[in-house]
Amino acid sequence: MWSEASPAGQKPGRTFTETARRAQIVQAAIDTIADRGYGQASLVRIAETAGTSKGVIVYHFGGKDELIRELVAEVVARGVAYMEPRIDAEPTGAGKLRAYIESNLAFMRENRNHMVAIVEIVLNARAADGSRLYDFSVQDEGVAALQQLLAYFQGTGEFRADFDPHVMAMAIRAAINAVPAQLARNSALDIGHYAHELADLFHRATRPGGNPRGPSTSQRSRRSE
Amino acid sequence: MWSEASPAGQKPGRTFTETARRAQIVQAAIDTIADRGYGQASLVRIAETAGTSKGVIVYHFGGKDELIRELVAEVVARGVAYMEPRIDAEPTGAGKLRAYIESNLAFMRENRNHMVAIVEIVLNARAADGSRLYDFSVQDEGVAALQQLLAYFQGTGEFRADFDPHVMAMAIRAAINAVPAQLARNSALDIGHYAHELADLFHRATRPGGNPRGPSTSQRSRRSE
Amino acid sequence: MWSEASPAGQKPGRTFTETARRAQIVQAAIDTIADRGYGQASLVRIAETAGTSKGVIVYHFGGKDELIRELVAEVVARGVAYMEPRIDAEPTGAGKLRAYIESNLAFMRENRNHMVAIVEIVLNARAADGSRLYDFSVQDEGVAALQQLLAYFQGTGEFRADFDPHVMAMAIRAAINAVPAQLARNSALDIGHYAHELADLFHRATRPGGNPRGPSTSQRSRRSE
Amino acid sequence: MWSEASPAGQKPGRTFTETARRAQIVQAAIDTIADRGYGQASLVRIAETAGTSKGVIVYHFGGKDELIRELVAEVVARGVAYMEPRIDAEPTGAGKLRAYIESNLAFMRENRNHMVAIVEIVLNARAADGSRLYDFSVQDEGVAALQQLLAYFQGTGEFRADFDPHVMAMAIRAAINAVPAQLARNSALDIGHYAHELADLFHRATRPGGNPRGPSTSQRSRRSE
DNA sequence: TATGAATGAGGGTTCATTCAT
DNA sequence: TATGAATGAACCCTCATTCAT
Repeated sequence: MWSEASPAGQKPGRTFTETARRAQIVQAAIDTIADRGYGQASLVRIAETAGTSKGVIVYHFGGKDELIRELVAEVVARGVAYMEPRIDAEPTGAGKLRAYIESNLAFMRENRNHMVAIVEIVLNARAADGSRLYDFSVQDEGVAALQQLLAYFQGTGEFRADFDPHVMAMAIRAAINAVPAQLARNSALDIGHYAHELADLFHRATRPGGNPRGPSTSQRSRRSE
Repeated sequence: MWSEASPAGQKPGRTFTETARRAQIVQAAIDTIADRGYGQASLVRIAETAGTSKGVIVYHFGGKDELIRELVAEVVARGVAYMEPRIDAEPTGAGKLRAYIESNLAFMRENRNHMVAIVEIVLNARAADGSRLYDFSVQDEGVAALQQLLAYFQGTGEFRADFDPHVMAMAIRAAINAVPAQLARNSALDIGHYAHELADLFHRATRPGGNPRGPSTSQRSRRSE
Repeated sequence: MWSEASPAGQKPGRTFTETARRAQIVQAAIDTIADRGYGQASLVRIAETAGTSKGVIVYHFGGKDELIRELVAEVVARGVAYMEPRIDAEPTGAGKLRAYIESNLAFMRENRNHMVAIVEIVLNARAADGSRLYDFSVQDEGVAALQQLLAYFQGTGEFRADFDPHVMAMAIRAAINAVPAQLARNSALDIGHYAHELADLFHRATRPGGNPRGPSTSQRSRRSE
Repeated sequence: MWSEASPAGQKPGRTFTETARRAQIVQAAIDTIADRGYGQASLVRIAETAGTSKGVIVYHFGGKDELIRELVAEVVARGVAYMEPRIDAEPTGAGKLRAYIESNLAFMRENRNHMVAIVEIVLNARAADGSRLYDFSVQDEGVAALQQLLAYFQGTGEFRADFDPHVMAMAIRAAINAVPAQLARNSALDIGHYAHELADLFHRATRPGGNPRGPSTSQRSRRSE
């Protein structure tokens, strides 16, 4: 319901203090998760980072689940707000694709912990029965939007028609999602360079023309099982 | 069954029963992790899957760390044993690249849980201090080997010289690693198709020729910060 | 009652309730260790004695180590507070020595469990690698202080100069430390009598004069190895 | 029943191999306990030291209790065998006392681990209900014998009559028992010197004559409670 | 609003013991 | 004789949650 919460605004019925407190706690959660991983991000540690007590988190969010939910919504909203205008500003499919990749990585560079945290959550957060919690709501949303973009410009002829937009979208998102882990190990990583290379890579992979197929392997005959 | 599990046969000084038991437990761990995620794969749950008690695991492996270590070594060994001959059989760079991607995904199809589990572990296993446990030993080894392959055929001219082999290798591995999670959600996924698409994608991204750069965006000027 | 426990009052930043709870748990630990020995004093048993649950101890102390640390500090502080003025009140070396022994045993009589517990801990508490935990910090401090006292009055001529103050101090502390174990077996032990005898014993052993050496044995020739 | 087992002989009904095996395991237990303390001396660790498996210990001794029992008997027997002739060789009370102390410490020097182990056991071994296991059987036996010796020569007038032989015996044993712990911390300890000093100390404390009482303290009035 | 206090489930590990071979 | 295998209890610790203030 409130999932579209804009980072700048406050929910109706929520005092200014409350909104600020929630933001502060969410930020602490982001930093803690980015720093120590989702598994080690207990409420006590998050509270420590926030400089308050564990009870405050429970009071404001009712529990850990709700905190994580808000965190995810918040980061997604910020990311979308950052990327959307940059993508919209590009008229061509190739431009939009490049803008998607580069703005996403630029957002990462400027909000490193946000991205590290959200990737951690998407990969690790599980319900009591073991099922993933944020697969559909986060990951797939991003993939779906990207997939639509790709399919649209396949229709206009700007992208070659003979690739599966879902697979391509997955590959793009996977490449982007791998960056936070890289960053964690090598903080000197040149994200601009990385973005540039990825944009080229997927530009070549999506533009029309060229040999439709690469060399075949014995493996290919096993394709249809 | 376990004879495949340790291709070199039993470790010296290990009983037949012991070897079988270890293999059985490793398999149970693989299934449990694949099913419920690394975070939920406690020793009790793994023992349940194996049909024994927690104590047995501790008896045979001394602790959880050793179990995970053996699991990782086992799966990596199997994967390498599966992929290597298929890659070696291809003479050309493009062929090897395609063989890499397709044989990796074929291995996934045939050993779904193995791959799901190992990706779970690589992404989630953490030491007490929060540092990742298997990043370097597993992930990076795979990336490094791939990167070398790419660089080598850049040298021969089979691949275009103007891409960063490290970034390319990362993107390839990321795309492959994303498959297990996809499988978890949609077990009807056509892996053969997926592999085919990915092979095409990266064939196009690595082959020589074509416009060296795609369209620029305002983002690009921010590259070197 | 707990006001005696921490003579300096509550540590700053600690609630009234917290201080009381900690004192209560420390007391339960003392009684449990005195009663069943250090090795059998698990957190559950201590909690049972305290009338609470194991979690409470962990909540207040973070773990067993901290509990034991506080216990030791507490008992040592009380012991020193008890003995110091009584020793200082004596002007002569012989008087101070007697005061040391008698006040120490008097403290034992009045705080039997405290002493039994601390001796148990000093003798038994081990780190994970097997090394003793409180040897230096507790035992040796006491020995060192005593040793200094002995050496000082050797200098003034009140004590005979020809004994090794370290060996003498060790013997005195050993004799005192043996009392708790005696008490555990025979609670009817007359500590006052014991103290008196020990004081006499070491008075005779330290006073000047007399035949410097007793009879020799064949053993003595083996002294220098 | 066989508790009087002489170290040189083998129990009737026990094969040579069996006797050797038991001795080997007992030795391993001694070394392990001396090295890591009683609490860390698990059957596995003892078995490791012995170079065999845990099962062997169980097979030969039925359990840990029996192993410890044999260990104690063995060490006590060796100690007695070492000390007894040396004490008997001395005609006078003072000579016997000195021989007791010095031969005991000489035995320690030559059988360091034996003594460290036995002191560890006496202080730490507890039954399931927390009661000490070897207090009476070991500690008190030694004390009782010593006490008898002291009392006897009080009767002959060789020792002053006005000390409590039980307290004196306790003090002597305590001083001796403190040595292993000292050794553990400072292996360069000169045991010969230590023995010599202790012998002097207790010679002075037991010989007749001299001021019957040292200075009194305010403490003394508290004696009878 | 905020916090201190307590709880209870679950995690990994150690260990003496039992059992079958 | 000896060992490998398995078991079950106990231990310390972490953590999300609940409750009273």
